Amino acid sequence: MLFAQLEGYLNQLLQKALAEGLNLPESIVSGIKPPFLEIPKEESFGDISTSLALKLAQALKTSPKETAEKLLAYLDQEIPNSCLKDFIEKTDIAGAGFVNFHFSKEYFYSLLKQALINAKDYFASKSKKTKKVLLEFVSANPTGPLSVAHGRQAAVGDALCNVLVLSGYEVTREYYLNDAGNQINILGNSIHLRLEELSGERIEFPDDHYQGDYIIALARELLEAQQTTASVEYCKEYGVRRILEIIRKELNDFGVKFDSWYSQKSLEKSGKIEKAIALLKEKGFIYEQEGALWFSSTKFQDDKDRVIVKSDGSYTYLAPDIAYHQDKFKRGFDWLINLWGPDHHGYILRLKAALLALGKEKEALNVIIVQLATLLRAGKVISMSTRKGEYITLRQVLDEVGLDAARFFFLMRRTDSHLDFDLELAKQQTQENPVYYVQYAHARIASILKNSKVPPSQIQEADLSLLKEKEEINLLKAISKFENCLRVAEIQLDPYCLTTYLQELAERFHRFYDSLRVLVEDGGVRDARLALILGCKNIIALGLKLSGVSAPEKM
RNA sequence: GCGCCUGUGGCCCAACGGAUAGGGCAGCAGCCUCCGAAGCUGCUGGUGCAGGUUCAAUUCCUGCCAGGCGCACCA
Repeated sequence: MLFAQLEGYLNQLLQKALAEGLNLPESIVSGIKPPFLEIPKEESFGDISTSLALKLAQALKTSPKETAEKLLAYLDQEIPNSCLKDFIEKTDIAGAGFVNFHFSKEYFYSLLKQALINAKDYFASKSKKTKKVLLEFVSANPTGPLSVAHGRQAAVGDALCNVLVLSGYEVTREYYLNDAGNQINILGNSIHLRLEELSGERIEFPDDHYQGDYIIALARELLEAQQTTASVEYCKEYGVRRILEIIRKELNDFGVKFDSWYSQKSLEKSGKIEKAIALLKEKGFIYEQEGALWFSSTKFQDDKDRVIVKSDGSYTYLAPDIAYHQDKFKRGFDWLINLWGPDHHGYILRLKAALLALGKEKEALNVIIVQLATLLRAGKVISMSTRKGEYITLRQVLDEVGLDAARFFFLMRRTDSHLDFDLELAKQQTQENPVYYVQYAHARIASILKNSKVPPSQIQEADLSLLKEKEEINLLKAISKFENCLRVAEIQLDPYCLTTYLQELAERFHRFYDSLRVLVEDGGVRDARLALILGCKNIIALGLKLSGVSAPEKM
């Protein structure tokens, strides 16, 4: 039985206790709100716990302990007659009036059995979801190499997709390609000017153009290809194509693969933007003022109305974006998740407003703001500006700290929280980086399994009931918590908890390793322990894989 | 001025509104004739300030202080 199922049954039981078991007045019951169950942080308090008695205390005007005792009596009567009987070994009251449930060893053995065979398929098959998810992330403009901020978005987005897939969703990873519009025009101009410069002309390079050396490099490529007289238009297309190649390569080296690249240019050609605006107009959310078309987003909680078509007839960013998101729904996705940088946060409300205006549910779109990863060198902030060409690229970070450390590091803070990344520190502390702690556990286990020379088939058949020592049980419990970690990531739409979980699991393993020998003479105990560490290894490998980090057999 | 994020030991960070606020680094003291010491064990030390809601606040609300980021008919 999965943790989620066990929790579900317990929840039902508590609901029943509320409704009939405790003989409570309706007025009190309706005032008590879920969640009823929580996972205690202290393990002596059991594996799952309810504070229902505390919640009831005031309304009932009795001591929480008294209520807890009544509840306990009810549960002790019901549990032996329910499907929970084999999985809950003990219930007790602790603290101010918590009722704690202790799972049976059999429960943990059964979970280990699953981890031994194929944890991945097990989870996926048990929790098939019907929603089709479109997760859009990175979507950096093809006007320069990827920055560190994009790196964080890529790491978070990819891991989140992995988590959602494992949770049973059908997920598509999409990159919105801004291959049209003002910034692209500036890119074209920038390259063109540099080309003229290389050809010996005196030029004036405007401040709002892209200053980076890569622009000069692109111009030089054109020069070497005898394209000295290339038009601005040609420079533009060439620049977008080449920079996109660089971005794809970088993402690929970073371990992130997109299923779909959605071109803004093709969107503009399709006529979908005009259709979207027409539809909004038809619904009465568009008006004209000062020569521009405005979308009345204030009807949906925005602070002010937004221009959608400028007075010169061109679109603001909002216009194609509305059409783009409408198209996401039309393509059959029913849950949209966008990862955006913090500079877009003010933009969420107006996009949601537009989708509401088009008749969509507001829950159908989740925008996650990925806070900046501030790069430091020896404690000093490196200021970055794409325009000025002053920045450290994702590529440079990758080269300096390595793929595994970079991917893991980007996930180590809550996504909506700032992340400081000191390059010097990251380099110096490579040995102490938590990723190595986790990988080391994996490699250590691999080494023991190899030394044991016990065939996998024999390990699968091991008698798990021989696992009784405290450290063994603790490791079993840590393994069993993987499912909850996944669930938290799914609910919070944030994969960062994977990194904390993996560190916890690795710690439990290292402790187990130090107190008990795996390769003992007693073959039964040996095989049971081999099964335990194999299960642990599988979960570590799965967790690392979800995070985009490798799980080495040797280090 | 408005919005978002963040204030937790010397430093970096955890804690669905719950029980004795956890871990890492640095410091000190220990553990390899034994499956990998990139590991383990022990010690020292903390919720920015002031209110409020609650049986219970690091968590939620209000105000203040401090830091970061963003506020276009740019994308």
